[in-house]
Amino acid sequence: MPTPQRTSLAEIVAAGREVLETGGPGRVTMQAVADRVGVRAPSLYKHVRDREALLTLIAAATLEDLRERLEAQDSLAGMAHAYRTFAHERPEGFRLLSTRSATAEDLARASEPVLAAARTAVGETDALEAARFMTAWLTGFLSMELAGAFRLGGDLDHAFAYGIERVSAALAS
Amino acid sequence: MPTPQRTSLAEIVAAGREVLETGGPGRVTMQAVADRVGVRAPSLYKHVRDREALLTLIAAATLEDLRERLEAQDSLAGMAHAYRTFAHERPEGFRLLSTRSATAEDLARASEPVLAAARTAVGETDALEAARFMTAWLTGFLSMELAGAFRLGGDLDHAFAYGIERVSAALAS
DNA sequence: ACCTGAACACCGTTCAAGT
DNA sequence: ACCTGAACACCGTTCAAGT
Repeated sequence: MPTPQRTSLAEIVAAGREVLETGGPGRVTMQAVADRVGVRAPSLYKHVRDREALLTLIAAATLEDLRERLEAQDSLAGMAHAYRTFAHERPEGFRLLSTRSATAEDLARASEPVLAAARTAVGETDALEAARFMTAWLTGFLSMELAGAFRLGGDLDHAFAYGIERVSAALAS
Repeated sequence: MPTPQRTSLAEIVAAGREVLETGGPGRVTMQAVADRVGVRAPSLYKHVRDREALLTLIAAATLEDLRERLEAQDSLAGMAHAYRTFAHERPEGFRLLSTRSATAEDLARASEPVLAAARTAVGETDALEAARFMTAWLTGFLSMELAGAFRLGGDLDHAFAYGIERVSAALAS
């Protein structure tokens, strides 16, 4: 007689994301996640290979959420702001994205909105380079902001706006 | 009769950096570091508060090395290349810098060379914003390159050169 | 003053046994 | 088929005892 399924992969990943956002990656233990979904730690291994795989799934789910946000934008400036809002709302998830590499497929999917905006901004030929330039500045700015690496004074909102303007200028020239 | 000191903080940090670069942060255990300096794990606690503090010291030492490299450059382009070379030589140490925040003092010290180059490039008034813009793009590019996030084709050396050129254009306009 | 073995709490993971 | 308790290896950390 099969035991009824008491949890699911989706529930486990969702629980992992909550734990991550509340306490950082160190708190994402199999124990903590199991507690949250109401099973014992060993049961998780029926749904996920190991802790490493769980963190990768959490990163993938986070990237998909980010992609949805970006998709709702059409300008590069709008995307930059959506990106930053997302990073502020889910700092731990956002940070996790820099640590774990996505599959080529997820990466391509998530890049699509930025590439589309880059195409309309600079044309087909330079779209990839432009999207990379923009994304590099953006992720750099946000990771430094989240890490508290901007402590030499000045207003960060202003620095962000300045950056967007400079990126636009760079791509236009 | 005091036991002779069998290791030192400097030796411990150096050992930690070696372990980090060979096996990533997960391998930096008190056991592994103690083995490498030739003492038992509990002895490390006479020199460093805990593993957390050791990783912070490793990050600080890495930042200081990076600063020395930057100091030897005078143009923003030269610094960008020195930055990238450093990231390629010590990927784990470089990645650790994004994770752990430096003290305000170390941060200010390490920012000085970039600020100086920015001053000569755009003048006193915009130097801070320009240095931030440049550093954000640079750290973003390198962290994405190290994470393998640039997999949509194209040559990375070329993308890097393109980025430097765009940053220069953005700051000049 | 620093080093050590022993001990403790905690964590990831495996596995045989339950339903 | 999934869940569980028990068990194991490993890790960070503390501490009393050694020199």
